Amino acid sequence: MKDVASHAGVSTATVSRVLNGHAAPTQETRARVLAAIEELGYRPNALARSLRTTATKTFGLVISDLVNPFFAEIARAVEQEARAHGYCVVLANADESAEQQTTYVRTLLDRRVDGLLVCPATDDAAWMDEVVATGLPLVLLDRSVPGADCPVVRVDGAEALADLAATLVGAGHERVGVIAGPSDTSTGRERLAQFGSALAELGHPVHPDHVVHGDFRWESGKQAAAKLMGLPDRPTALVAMDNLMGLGALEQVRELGLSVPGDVGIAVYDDQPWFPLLDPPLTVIAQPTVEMGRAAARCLIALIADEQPPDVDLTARLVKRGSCGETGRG
Amino acid sequence: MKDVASHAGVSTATVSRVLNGHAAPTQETRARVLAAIEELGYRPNALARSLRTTATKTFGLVISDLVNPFFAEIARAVEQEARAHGYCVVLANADESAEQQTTYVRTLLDRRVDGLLVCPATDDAAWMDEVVATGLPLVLLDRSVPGADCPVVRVDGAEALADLAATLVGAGHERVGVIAGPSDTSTGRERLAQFGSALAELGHPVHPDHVVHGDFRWESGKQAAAKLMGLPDRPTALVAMDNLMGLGALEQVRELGLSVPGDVGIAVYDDQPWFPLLDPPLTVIAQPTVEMGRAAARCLIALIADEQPPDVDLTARLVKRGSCGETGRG
DNA sequence: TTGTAAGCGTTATCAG
DNA sequence: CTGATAACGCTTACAA
Repeated sequence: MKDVASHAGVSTATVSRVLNGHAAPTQETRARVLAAIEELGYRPNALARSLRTTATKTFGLVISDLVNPFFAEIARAVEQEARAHGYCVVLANADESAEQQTTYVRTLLDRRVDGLLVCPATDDAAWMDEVVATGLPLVLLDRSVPGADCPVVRVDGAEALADLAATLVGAGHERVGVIAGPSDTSTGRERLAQFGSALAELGHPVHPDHVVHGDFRWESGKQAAAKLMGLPDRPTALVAMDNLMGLGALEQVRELGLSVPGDVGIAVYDDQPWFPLLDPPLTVIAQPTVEMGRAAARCLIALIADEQPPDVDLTARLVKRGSCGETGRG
Repeated sequence: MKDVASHAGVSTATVSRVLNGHAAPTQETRARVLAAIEELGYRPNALARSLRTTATKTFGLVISDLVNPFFAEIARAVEQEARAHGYCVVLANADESAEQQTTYVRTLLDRRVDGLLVCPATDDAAWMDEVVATGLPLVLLDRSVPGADCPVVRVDGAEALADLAATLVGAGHERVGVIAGPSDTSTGRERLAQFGSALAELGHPVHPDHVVHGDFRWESGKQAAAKLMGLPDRPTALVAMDNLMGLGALEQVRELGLSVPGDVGIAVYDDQPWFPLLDPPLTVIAQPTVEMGRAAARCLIALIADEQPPDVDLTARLVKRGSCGETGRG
């Protein structure tokens, strides 16, 4: 920067002013400075700038699992919205681990990001205290945690789950097995509770033995399906509460040589562009991932602008594709 | 930091020494400092530290498309390996756009990352000059660019493509349609060339009309398939040179009411855990994504350590699952 | 309109 | 072993 200044015959202060689009400098000096910058190929040091201004124009995004396409879509949407507002996104992948999440949150705090977007791995909110202590704007995404007081962007699946319950019952399913998420996540608990009560209301309560908790990943879904289908009074349909567990369940069912939906129906939470191409096309509960990411980013931007954005509640919806036998029987 | 210093009755220099694990401080002063840090909940400012040390302990990773699961897997692997070596990864998503890629590279340079990992969106290497000018360690991943002189981590698919060609011919396919990648990407060109020459050697050269270029994304694959299947002398098999285009092609073929592999065979480049669950299970060329990511990160670390790491060449392999009719006919 | 100078939170050099 | 002190590269009153 000193080089640029001397090259243009001005002070560093003027260079800085040109760089930051201040009104002060003359057209003429501005041109000289710009020319010098061009000639020297100068690029400002964002570190030094941030140290001085205490703003990094960066968001930290901590997601639970990057290879889960649901979160990948969210990440992309967050990043697009952030960029549209001049922010850059540092993405951290917690891999569904609470400790790793804490580590990352700390790293991001140390780097002085301007705001934090977190999809909490578990209910354990120890990491939140540190964030709150620094007063850093924070938005929770997808999952909430018990005593948190910060904006939350989530999706309400109650209605969709009720629709699914009705569809299953309508298709003649007597016993529905549920592959639920971890009970120390809000989505794990809520989806199970909402679906359970919807089925109960229809007179087909879920049998306690027909509920297995997984960890939102493929392998756990596969094992859960194995367990459920090994039961003497096995379910006639399986509902997995996230896409990875659903795929694991489908794989297991196939390995058992069962046909879907003939021998057993399957429905899963989350949709993917290629789900219609599966054998069979899966009936799903679709979440508005792009809207989630965008809303969360906007929420954080509002928070940074000292506004008080409300929670965002989006709605999931049922997409029937026949994997529960609903076309044939319902 | 000043607070910590006065709390512990030492100077900031000593606090710094404790923080950085210098040998100097006494056990006793060290303990006092640590206690003060704990009590005040002090966290060092990574920005200031980096400004002083000119090291950020951060890699920049620019990928072509985050929602392409192939790249998501790579990103995850890079991040794991980097973390194991004490580096943090800033992920930027170019969305297959050259301009966006340039923007991001610049942003990362400005933030003074310690090294850059790039999956180039196109052959256009204008962005590289800026990187080279700064002398920043750079590693290319998945795709190479013409005159680049920096380590490249790539996958050799020649053998797998030859296997695929033989399999297709063996299954009785007379006319193979190719949905290739953009010809301004190394992978787009190479895969087409290698596959083409393999088929030619077997006496079944690809007809020029049977080659359509896409952009490595779903929609382009779908359109390419529509075009190819609309031909009077349409192909008996379609080979898509990446997973997204392959899925698009499969969707199109299904919409046309064609059966796979009965009416048309399909094979795609890239594998995914759920490909066996598709209808039909797809025959693919699988790339070692995790190894790619890890190797690239290691390569960058070596470069930073002033070593001269060689290029890394991994190998893809054919996985037959029957979508080309190879079980029935081959 | 422009320049001077202080300071952002660290680390590193040099005395003590 | 420890403490002043000078950078690191930038922004921003304040003065001119």
